[in-house]
Amino acid sequence: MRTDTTFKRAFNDMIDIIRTLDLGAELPSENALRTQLGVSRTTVRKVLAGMSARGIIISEAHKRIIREQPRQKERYPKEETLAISEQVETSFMEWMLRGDACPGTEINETELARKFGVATTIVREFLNRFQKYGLIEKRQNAGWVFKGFTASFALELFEIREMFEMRSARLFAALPDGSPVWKQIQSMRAAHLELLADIDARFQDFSELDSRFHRLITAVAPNRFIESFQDVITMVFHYHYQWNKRDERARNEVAIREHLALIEALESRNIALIDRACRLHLTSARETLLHSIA
Amino acid sequence: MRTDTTFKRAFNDMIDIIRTLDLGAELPSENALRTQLGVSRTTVRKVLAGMSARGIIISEAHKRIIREQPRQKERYPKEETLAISEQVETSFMEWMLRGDACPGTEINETELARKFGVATTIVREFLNRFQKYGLIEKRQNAGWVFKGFTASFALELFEIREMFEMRSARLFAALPDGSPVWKQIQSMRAAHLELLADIDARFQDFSELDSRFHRLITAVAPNRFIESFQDVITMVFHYHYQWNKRDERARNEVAIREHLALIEALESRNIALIDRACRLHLTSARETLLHSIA
DNA sequence: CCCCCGTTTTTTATACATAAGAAACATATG
DNA sequence: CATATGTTTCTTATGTATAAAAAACGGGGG
Repeated sequence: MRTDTTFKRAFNDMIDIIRTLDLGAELPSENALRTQLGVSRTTVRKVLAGMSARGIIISEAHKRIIREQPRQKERYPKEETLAISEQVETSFMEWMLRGDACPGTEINETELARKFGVATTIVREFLNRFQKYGLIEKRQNAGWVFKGFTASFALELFEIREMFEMRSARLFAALPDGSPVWKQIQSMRAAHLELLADIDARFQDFSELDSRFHRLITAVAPNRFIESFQDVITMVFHYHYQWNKRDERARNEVAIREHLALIEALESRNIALIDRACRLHLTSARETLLHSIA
Repeated sequence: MRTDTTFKRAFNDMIDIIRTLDLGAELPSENALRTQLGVSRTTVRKVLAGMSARGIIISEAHKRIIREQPRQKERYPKEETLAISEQVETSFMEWMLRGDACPGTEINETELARKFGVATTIVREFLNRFQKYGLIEKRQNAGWVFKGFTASFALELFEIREMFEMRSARLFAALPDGSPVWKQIQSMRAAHLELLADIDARFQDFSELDSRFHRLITAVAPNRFIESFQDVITMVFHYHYQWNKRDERARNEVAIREHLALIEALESRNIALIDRACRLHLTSARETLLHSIA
């Protein structure tokens, strides 16, 4: 039935918490741990029980003492901390991007469930959520059709992305001098420069920075539809480039420089400059994506 | 388990088909009927069997003859032709718009399932699909939160809508003279004028015309994300105004005139005019919606 | 009272079951 | 042999079951 991934993740996190404390120290209250771990008290208690059973802590009347530091090998492996629905996501992306699927392929819920070793319910739920990415389509009383990770997908994606990012960049520039975002953009610049300095070793960290950068700009004037669209972009870059490592270092370096140019433009408050920097970056990102699809 | 709504809908449709034929006439082949009814042959055969059982048709060796005209009372009632998932949609919208739900209300899958008299699976599936409308949000391992049909929802919605429609209108105007859309826009104008002439009696037909009009403009340069967003708009107008009939006639009349102005602007190919007509219409639509929410 | 912990109740995540519907296969008929 | 019907198999839509997780309840101690 339901898997205990929440417990296992919390257990691993608890190990990290205990390691920050000294032997013999008293653990925080269940409620405090609940907040720290981001789970319910029920799960906290289950974790504490597990820790007790392993002799890591001792439960005395109304308090719990650390008896022994947990070792790293007591951690649950990463896979066991992923909810089935998350595993399905990964499996599906792999299926899709490995090229098992060409445009027009029919997707069969039952078959996928078998292939992934999960219940059909979960596959179905996943497909329903995944629909918003525009890569699959449902047909009445029949399965789904995979529309393909094609050039037209990329073009349509970037058409929207351009509208949204230009809009946000302009609104961003219109913010008053006193706004805290100018500090955030400063530290964003610093992060970019840092990464650039060490690009050979850390080029893979760019993907996360990229996402953060674009979300910062967007967050200025929140719009739920734009935020939801960001998920699409994040998904595309996260998964697509996991299967397409060609020129990754060079690609990311170019993008970093474009970000820096955009940051400068933003700080200049000059709309024309901003538009140009923004469009330049998006055009280049689009070409890169198109190139890697072909 | 699965309901036989597909069969019942097909049965009703078959009645309509038979009524266009004469007594004693031979029915088309199963395959032909399959296409006409838009269902599988399995369902066609089930419908035919039902018609036989009722004495409406007689199955002779390899042909089926109409023996008796079916009466309207043999139709299955409308409710029985709606899949459970569709019923859930209606129930949920009613729950939402009747005001049982204020912003921040927690949505409980189990409770909704009980209230609507369906399985939790279906409610869950519905909520997953409904998420894209931006009115609800999921919380990890807990239920959903209803964010509310609020002014900020309307504002965010219209911000996107404006971007998309302006974009489409501009692309529309750039089409060559020979394009068939100019004819379509002509007949669109005719439809508007017709409706306007008979506005007192037919003002409720506007909603559908509105949707068609906006889809026509959008369809010029297809973009799956824009199309998907149209669904959001359609949903909002379809359901929201079902519970908000205030000033409906006047509202629709104004909108028709605005559409006519936009049509004229489009035909002029003058970008400035188009922009103005488009923005005017959207502003007025937005104000109307905001007004009805408050 | 307010927070803490033990206990009970409720809800969610996931699996499984099955009738309705679609699709594939087989056979007949012109 | 092409098309129509009869039959079998596979898939989807929807219900039910249950362990895990969350939330609610309740009694004590500061």
